[in-house]
Amino acid sequence: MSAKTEARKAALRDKLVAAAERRIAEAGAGSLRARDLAQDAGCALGAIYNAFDDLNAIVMAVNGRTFSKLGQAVAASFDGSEEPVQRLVKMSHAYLHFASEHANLWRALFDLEMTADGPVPIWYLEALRGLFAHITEPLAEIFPELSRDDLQLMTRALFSSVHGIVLLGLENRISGVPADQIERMIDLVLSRIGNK
Amino acid sequence: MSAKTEARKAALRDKLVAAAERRIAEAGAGSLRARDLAQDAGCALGAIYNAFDDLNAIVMAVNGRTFSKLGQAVAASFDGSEEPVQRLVKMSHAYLHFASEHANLWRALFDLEMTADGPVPIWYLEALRGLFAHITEPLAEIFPELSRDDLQLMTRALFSSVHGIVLLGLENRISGVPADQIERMIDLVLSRIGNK
DNA sequence: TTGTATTCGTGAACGCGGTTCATCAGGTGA
DNA sequence: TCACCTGATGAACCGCGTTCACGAATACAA
Repeated sequence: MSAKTEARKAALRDKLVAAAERRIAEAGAGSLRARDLAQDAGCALGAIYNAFDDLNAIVMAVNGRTFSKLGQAVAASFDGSEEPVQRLVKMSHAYLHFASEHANLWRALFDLEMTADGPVPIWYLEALRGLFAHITEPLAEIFPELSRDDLQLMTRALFSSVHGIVLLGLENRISGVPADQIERMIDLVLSRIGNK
Repeated sequence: MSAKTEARKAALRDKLVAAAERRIAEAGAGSLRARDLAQDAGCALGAIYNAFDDLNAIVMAVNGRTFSKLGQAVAASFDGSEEPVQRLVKMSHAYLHFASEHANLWRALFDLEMTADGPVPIWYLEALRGLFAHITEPLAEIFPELSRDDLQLMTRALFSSVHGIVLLGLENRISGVPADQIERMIDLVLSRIGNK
């Protein structure tokens, strides 16, 4: 495969991912249609399957971008000068706001994992590890007495807790709650965690 | 519509729900097939749509049964003599074990709400309210200083936290963790919550 | 440059699955 | 007994992801 062909393929990939990102953000990953994507990208239906294995792979590519933006948003939410609990609060709020502003893209991050059967891509686990690292750091300050294993467990537990609060909070058909109330829920839990 | 006809319709509904429950428990709500259900229930494909509006309605019926069983499992997990924090721990463990043992049925409870667009049925919100009531009670003992509103918020926050821990914990492609580790994560968070 | 071989793009066609509908059978009332 | 109606039936419809045979384009050797 020549370099020109390769470049064209890459360009098509980009167009497809960009179109998919727009459509997912707009209507959710569940209503992504191969024919719509082909039209958006100005290519034939079959060309999609030349650039990607299947639609799933495109969603995964979008997820990669989303995860990267999410990581940036969380990392930008603190400056390192805060008290550890305060830093957890800031990160959690950043997580909430990202999820709230990019609800469909954020949901696609977790929706897909449930349905797909293949192994999780490495970059996905790496991104998760990156998020976890941000959490572990302040936790280690708050709980110097915890073992290494318990610290890892606490990290996952805290991430999962905030994730759950955001997930159900944004899901207004289950327990829908205004955004500032969700923030308050996070604060309630984190402040209890921080009080020794 | 005669009484006999009505009875037949009800019988078909029961057979369909039973078959759907079996198939969802086995393979998840996502791989439920109308044609399979018709075969299981010994009826024609079209008969399904006489008994139910669509497949979604059948899944909702199954969810009703699941929710009821979940409520029983949680309610049976404590006897009222425990310290409040201990009661929260017992309920959370019951929640975890139910979710773990009936993973596909439990997931269907929340999967469907994300995709469906109609309003949530009343019984669903009632069931949720019932679960919340179990949580609010010990919380009121632990935090007598909280306002009524904050107590409600804390209730939802705690439920969501445990839900999140269970959700991501069971999702081994995201952060998969053995069941006893999940239990420990719940304990870590709840014990911190309980410590004033 | 020209001819050939290989690769790529194309969109019609396939298979699957939910839902509908024309048709039929079985029950109901006169 | 017969006309009527209601509920069951499954073939057909439609949308959608994915494939594939074919024709165009490109790469390469002479």
